[in-house]
Amino acid sequence: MTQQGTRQGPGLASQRTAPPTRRFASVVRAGSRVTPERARSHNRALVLQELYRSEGLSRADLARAVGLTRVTISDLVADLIADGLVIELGLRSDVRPGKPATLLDINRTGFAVVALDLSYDNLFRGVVTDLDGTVQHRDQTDVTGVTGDDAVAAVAALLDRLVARAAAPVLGVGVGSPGIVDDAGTVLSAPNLGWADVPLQALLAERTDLPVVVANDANAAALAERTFGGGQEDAVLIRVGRGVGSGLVIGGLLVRGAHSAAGELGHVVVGTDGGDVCACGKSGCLETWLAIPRLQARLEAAPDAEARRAALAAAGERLGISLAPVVGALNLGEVVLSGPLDLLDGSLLESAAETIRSRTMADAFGGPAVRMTTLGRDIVVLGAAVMVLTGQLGVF
Amino acid sequence: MTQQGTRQGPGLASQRTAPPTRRFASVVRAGSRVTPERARSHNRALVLQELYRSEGLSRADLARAVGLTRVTISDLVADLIADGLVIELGLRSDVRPGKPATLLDINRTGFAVVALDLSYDNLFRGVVTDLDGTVQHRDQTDVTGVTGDDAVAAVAALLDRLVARAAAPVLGVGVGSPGIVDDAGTVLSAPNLGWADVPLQALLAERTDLPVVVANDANAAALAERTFGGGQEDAVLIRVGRGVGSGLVIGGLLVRGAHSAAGELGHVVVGTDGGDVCACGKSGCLETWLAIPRLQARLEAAPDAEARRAALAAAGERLGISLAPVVGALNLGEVVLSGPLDLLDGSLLESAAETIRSRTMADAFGGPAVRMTTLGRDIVVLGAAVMVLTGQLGVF
DNA sequence: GTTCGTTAGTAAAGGTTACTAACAATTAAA
DNA sequence: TTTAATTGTTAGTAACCTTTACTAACGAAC
Repeated sequence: MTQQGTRQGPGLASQRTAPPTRRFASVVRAGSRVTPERARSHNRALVLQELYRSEGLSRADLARAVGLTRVTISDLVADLIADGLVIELGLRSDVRPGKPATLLDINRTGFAVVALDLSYDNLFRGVVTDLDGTVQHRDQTDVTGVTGDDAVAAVAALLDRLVARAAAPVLGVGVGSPGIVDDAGTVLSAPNLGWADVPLQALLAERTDLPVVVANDANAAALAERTFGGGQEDAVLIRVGRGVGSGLVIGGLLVRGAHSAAGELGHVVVGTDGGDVCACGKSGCLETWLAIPRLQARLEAAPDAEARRAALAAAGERLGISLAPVVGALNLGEVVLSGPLDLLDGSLLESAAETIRSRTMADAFGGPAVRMTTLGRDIVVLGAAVMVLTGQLGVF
Repeated sequence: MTQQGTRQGPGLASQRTAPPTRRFASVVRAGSRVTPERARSHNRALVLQELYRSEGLSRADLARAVGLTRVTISDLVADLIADGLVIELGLRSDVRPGKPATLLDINRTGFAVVALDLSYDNLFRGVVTDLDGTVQHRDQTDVTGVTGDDAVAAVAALLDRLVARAAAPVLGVGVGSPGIVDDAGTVLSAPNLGWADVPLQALLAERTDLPVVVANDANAAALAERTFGGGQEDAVLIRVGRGVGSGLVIGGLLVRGAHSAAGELGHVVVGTDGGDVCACGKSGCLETWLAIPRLQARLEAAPDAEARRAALAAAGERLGISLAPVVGALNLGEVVLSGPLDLLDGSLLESAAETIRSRTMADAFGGPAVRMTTLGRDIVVLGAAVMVLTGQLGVF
């Protein structure tokens, strides 16, 4: 063989034998064989997703958007109509040549989702929504001093009442719970509710005979922000309340973590200059700077408005300090805060944003957007509803 | 309808109309319709992946592992054998009833991968490997003072030499480059090489007429650790050299970031007590504590062994401080270091591990494992090879 | 040595899926 | 009126995986 040195062109060695003709672009997760049936339900989910995002599409529109042929789309749509998930809206009234299209939409009020938020102080809240996330009914129950099995019973009772009030078949139940929740919906640890290894998903699924999904409240909130709040594909949601939690969305997918504990940011120590002692035993945890009770105490101790502003700014700075490495390492595009507007939305948020920018590499895009959620107090129940939609319809 | 109140059992409302019979577990990415052909290549990739991980499997073993029938597996294997990707090893010699199995394996030496590492000081390194990542040939080229187009030419020349030396058809080319690299393999920014918006992937693909993948060096290293180094599904790899970079693997997948800049941890400010001025203009960046030149300068300035140990421990502590929020937020199972063993593997690593543990919530699993990589200096080229295997075979 | 049970791999038939090709229906524009 | 464009359906085809049934090969028990 001749010496090629730095000669241009492909090396001869690679041409002695023909390389395999086919290329495999798909990266595959273990145990995920694709049968024709699975492929079909995947394509069904694609159609639903497209309809979910933009109502008023025709079968031909769907074919163009999804990439399947009109014939296949017609077949899939017929299935979906038969299942009651899709409805025909009538003919399109456009002025253009050709046969007028029949517009379709998801049957948005044809099914209901029941969603619960267990993360409030002494209160369980729940809603019934349609497939759009529009709240159709609310309910709540006081759980002051209620823990352990009694708290589980309170969840079940609230859930029963909500399911009874649903005006359409219930697609499933979503629950946002405080604490650490594993993939199977078992609450591994929720100190405030006195829960340890409570198989909430299994308990509620057996009781209601409905699909049930359980996840951490801040994680659910992150999903809600992604789906209903216009959140980016790479974002973190910080939930400030009695404690501090967070949910991370990376590449559009929720991060669960090695031990299902992703988002547990409240007990990470911030800075290198000490800080207050935390309930967890360490000093200077993010919670000691940012949790609402601590923040309110500082505000009450402040002599004047300027001191109050400084206290909020200091809390925001601490948040920024702890988020900067996360934003940098993950190259997040967005940081969203959820919690009391009067405390968070102002100098606290501004200070957090400025701190993050000054401590990370200001890339060509000017650092991440830092903002409040627009979803308000419903963010967790909406996230719980998203989990149901994702699990049952493949929509997200 | 009767009032249900807190009565047990499923609400009647949900039973008025039958819910849709089918459930859709699959969550779907936009634009990813599944045709039968795509399903087939997905299943092919599954078979390859299973063979890749554990050699010496029979068709029947594959059927059990993948979940497809023996018939389908036989058909897929016949395809793979025809393509030269799989070979028969002969009969299994076990002592057990039944017809002896014909063992299969990936044709590990039947194809070659060419991989480059552009992240060294004044040096481009490259290797030819087989499908196992076993290095079969090495080459390198000095690039002291070479930047811009000349550096691109040096890459191309090295690549040509390597391709010419490959003893089997080249499956593809992987490149680990310093700087920020986007999805298309364009190096958006690599100051040390004087590169900005260099379409390296396109340039090399056109020149060699081979599949080319380009990614950031630390990101590639993270993939190598995951595939060849026994890395966990949720881990971060820290690469310490002239600068400090990192690569994150979440749920087994590499994180790319909102602007393809995931892993840029070197210029995140650490702590709240100032620090040295960095080349980027800020003070107290992780690089000012951890980059090898800075570390060596501190060691030379140290009067005795104890002071040198303290300097290393201080650097490790800074690493731990900046990683703690990342480990906490993502619930990482593992932190892996890559770089000079004599500096990193000792009090620096121990100090980093201890700092991370003391600053995050010590969960029931005792915090993340913190260790050195076992892949040594080849980690980036191996990661580049993994990218090729992933892209061309769906193996990872 | 024969029979039985087990395992590996192949062959044929069948059902599902999505595709191409062709066509009817409908409307705007020439 | 004719032409072009668009929608949605029907009919037929190719690809895929499955079920069922088969042969081959082996160990164990009698």
